[in-house]
Amino acid sequence: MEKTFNAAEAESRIYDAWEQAGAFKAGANAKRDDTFCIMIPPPNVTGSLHMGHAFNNTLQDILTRWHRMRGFDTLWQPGQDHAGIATQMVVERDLAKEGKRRTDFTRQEFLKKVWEWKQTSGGTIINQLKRLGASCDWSRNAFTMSGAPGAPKGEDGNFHDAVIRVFVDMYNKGYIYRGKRLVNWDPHFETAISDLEVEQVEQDGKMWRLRYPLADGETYQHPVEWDEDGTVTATETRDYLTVATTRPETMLGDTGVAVHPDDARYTHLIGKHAILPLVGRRLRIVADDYADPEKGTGAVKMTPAHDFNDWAVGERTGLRAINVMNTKAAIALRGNADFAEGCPDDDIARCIEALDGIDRYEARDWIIQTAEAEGWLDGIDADRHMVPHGDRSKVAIEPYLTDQWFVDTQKVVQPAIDAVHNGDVTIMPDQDRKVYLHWLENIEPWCISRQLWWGHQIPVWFGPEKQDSNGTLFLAASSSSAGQPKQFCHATEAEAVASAEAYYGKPVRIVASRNEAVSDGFPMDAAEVKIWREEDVLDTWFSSGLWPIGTLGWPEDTEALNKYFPTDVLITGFDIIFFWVARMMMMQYAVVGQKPFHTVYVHALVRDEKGKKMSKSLGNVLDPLDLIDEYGADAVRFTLTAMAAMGRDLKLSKDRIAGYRNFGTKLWNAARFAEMNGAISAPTQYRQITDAKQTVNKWIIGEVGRIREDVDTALSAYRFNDAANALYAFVWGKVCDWYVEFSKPLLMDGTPEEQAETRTTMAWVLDQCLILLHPIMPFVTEELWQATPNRETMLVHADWPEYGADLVNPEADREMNWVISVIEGVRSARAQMHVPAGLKIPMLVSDLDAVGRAAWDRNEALIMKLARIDSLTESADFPKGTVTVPVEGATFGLPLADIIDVDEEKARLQKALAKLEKELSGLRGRLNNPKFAQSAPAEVVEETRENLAAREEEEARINAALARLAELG
RNA sequence: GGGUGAUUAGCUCAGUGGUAGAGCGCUUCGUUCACAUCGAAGAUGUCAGAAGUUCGAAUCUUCUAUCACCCA
Repeated sequence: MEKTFNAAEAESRIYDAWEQAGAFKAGANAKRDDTFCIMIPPPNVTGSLHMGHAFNNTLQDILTRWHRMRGFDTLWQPGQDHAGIATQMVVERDLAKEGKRRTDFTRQEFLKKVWEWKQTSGGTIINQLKRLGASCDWSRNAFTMSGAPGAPKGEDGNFHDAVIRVFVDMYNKGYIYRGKRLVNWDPHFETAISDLEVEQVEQDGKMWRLRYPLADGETYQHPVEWDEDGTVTATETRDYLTVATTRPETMLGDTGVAVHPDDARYTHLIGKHAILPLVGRRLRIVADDYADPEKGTGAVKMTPAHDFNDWAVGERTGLRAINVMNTKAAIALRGNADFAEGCPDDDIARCIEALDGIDRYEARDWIIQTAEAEGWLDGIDADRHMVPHGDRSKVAIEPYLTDQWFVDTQKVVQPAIDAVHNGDVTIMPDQDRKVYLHWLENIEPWCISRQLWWGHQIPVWFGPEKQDSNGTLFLAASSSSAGQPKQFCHATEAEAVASAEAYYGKPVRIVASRNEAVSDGFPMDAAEVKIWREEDVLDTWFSSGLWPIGTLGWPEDTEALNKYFPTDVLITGFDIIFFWVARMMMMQYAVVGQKPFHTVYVHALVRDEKGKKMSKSLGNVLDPLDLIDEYGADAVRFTLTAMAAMGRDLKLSKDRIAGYRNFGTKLWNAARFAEMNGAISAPTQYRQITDAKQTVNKWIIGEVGRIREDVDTALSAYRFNDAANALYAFVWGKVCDWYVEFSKPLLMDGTPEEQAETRTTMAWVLDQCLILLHPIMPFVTEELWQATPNRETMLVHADWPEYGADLVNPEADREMNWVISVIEGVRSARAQMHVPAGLKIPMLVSDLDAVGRAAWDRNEALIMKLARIDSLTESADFPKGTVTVPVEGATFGLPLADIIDVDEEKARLQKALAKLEKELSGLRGRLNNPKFAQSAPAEVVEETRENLAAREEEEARINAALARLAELG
């Protein structure tokens, strides 16, 4: 064997071997009926592996490998989502390099290019996950756009089918509706986005105060002076209202001014009007609690079509909504009937001349300059405020009035809440459970339509409504807020046509667009009715929301669906609790009436070592692939696992990773030692628990039993860090530090029987280490496993052990702990007395009791070797210059007359005594308190008594040693 | 403004009522035949502060301070 594990060379070789053997396929190594299924949180098809993925998938892989080794019928389902905006963005960026735009192509042509991109670049993250060691069943790799029209060969699958059927199902159940609502509009991508895709960004801005003249000669008294109590002492008469705004350009769409109903300054104005400068529109003054008398003048301009709060006020008070922008957030006034209505022609003409087609921010500048020139700019204040931005485009979001599709979340939310309350679904840690519930209990409608080309086109066809008993066909203007066209929602075009023909009672023809359909109206004598399909696509998260059923083959009644659904555990980041977890819960219950999984493990963020979020702009990103190159996948995985304390962010440093790389090397070298001593190649049939006679072997077998239980307990509770830390302490601290050392005298100088027993035990112990470590460190453990000839299976399919603490032999346990304490005591005394490390010295012992004597006799060779002692002599009186080592049941002495410094030895003993006294006073204090004995559990009291007795014995031994020193002066 | 969490060794963090822990770093010693990606020994704590509950509090309760994140 080499001196270290060559991760770079071995990892791909081992991974390929696993794949070739079909080791990760659903059901591989299944030995029982229980199933275990994890759905990967699908990464974006545009994505590449970052630390968050590495963390997330390491935890999933641990659970998957653990269950597979335990014989569960296991499926880790991989896949990617189609990432509507992100993918379209990537492809458009490529086109831009050739000086082309999306709109230079037809929708079909563009989609062909997207698929081409997907086929060449979309598999990046799959290969990266393989480098991490992820044991997904890649033969089942899913994609949220698979099966969509236009998908090229090799993109098999029926996910599209599932998405469409879920939409139709939810539509038919009344959970989905279309409506003209204010939505978050991204002017860059020219699509609606959901409120979750909006980021609030704090920005320095301005607050402009504008004067809106009162109509019809109205005035009010505006306070200008106050006394110390705040009582108004002077007012002035004003014939205008001052309103403040951070977005002056929206004034073009103002339709009212709101004041608080109790604001005495304005009550007489309610129902009266102000005149909108520039436009000349009459603005109704309305009363609404939204207007805060304390803020500014207490009067607020109302733009229902361009502000969410104003929209709500408009709904309550009946204000018109006037859209004054186009989809690029430029001002759109020409031909805008809503805008012109009721306004003087001159004003309208001037606005169109100056502002039509102008970007919103240029329009703002022009309006402010004009206001200043014309005297209706009251003032400008600096203001820092939140501005909504698109999380992809990074441009300011525009509240925008359009027709969109919504999931009526109120109707589907309850089962998702109940399931968590009643324990059907566990979300851990608890803080994330609270976040989940809080969000669902205050759920808002979910806007699911996107004005994109890449995505699942909504399966709804529109046509005119039958108006009256005569069957007159009527279609409301698309800009009108009243009335929707007739909708035919079906999974296929044929069904939609059939349904429409039944409705109209005449043949139906599908045309490309609404414009084509309405070109010559809907004459009663027409031979056919023209219908057209909704152009919008569905939010990517809508398709991700049905990931559990969609990947398993629903709506078909597949074997996989029957076997693995509901799935078991979902492991995901806290950042997509709303985006994904909550929506999966709602949708699975809405569509199939079952929970998607029984447990959700939410993990935190991976940060840099200073606790900063990793970001490209800060340049503090650690690339998991670089780390794997440098330290190996096992080290990266172990690090993430050891740091995965629930609910806490991980601060990742390279030192830590190097430390766990060293751990792998340690394990490697223990195996190398075993190989050199004939323990690795011990015949397979002997690699089992030996009927050990040697205390050392009995002891380590018991320790293996303990660690197996600890690891299973930890993993069962999703305490990944406990599992990793326990294994680290066991393998390094117990096996390598002690057992390997203890074995040396037996392997090198033992009888043939002792040698054989120890070889077999060591082989077994190392096998158990490999098995238990494999879920966390799959590569190095598999490599070591296969270093043994004639294995029946690869380690990935080895049986997970079921023994436990029943393997512990209490006598052996006690004895080895005693041996360790003797060795540590001697080593410590030697080091502090500056005895040269290599020097072998004699040792004395007094007060050796029967148990101690038996323990010594059985373990003399290894104590003498490890403590570097060359003889033991019983001696009631230690000679002058003896260093004392007190242990339970004996006092050992190192006669070091030539070397010892009496003062130093005295200081050493006194320090030990001081520490002991502190513990003793605590123990005595507790036992002397009568309430302790009364209230504390009996075993605690007993434990305390025993502890006190042991400490008192040690105290006596140290005091005796000090007395001897004192005699010597 | 609302919510959720955090504060323990120089650093990063475990630790859900019973003797304060780990890794890294640091100090001293050591190239003895698994491993210097190593071994041995060692130093380091008002468990943020205050009050309370309890025989007993890092742990439970309340308040204060500071920090972080999420939602408005």
